[in-house]
Amino acid sequence: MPLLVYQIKEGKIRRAKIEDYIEIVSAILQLIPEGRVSSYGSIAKALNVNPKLIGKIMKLNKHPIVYPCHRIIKSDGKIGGYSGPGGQKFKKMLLEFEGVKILKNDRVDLESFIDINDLCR
DNA sequence: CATCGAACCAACC
DNA sequence: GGTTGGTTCGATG
Repeated sequence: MPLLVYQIKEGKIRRAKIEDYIEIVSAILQLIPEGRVSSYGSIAKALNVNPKLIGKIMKLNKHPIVYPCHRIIKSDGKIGGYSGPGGQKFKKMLLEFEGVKILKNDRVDLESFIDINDLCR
């Protein structure tokens, strides 16, 4: 079942919109330190939504730089996409710069993964 | 290992 | 109402 986030605005209750998800996801991103990464699926599981939705949220995000969406990669360790300037290449550079080790097969070491559910105590 | 297809849900057209 | 994601997972070669 989907996450039922409702927001009260102007005296009415409405279903969560993409902006609400963006707000939640960006809050989650704050919890991932430099040099660590997490995955779309991990966030999706924590929010109980489809992972593709997380990808969409990332893309819709308007501040790709200040919003550390580059720390989110695929669950198999591959870099994943990046809609900001520079694309995947730039994302990879950012990660390496932050100290994430990327193996020869272009995958991130699973050791640097953080499970979002582990952050919820 | 690489590739395939179905899953899911809000946006967008 | 149908298509589309910065994906995933299991099945299959």
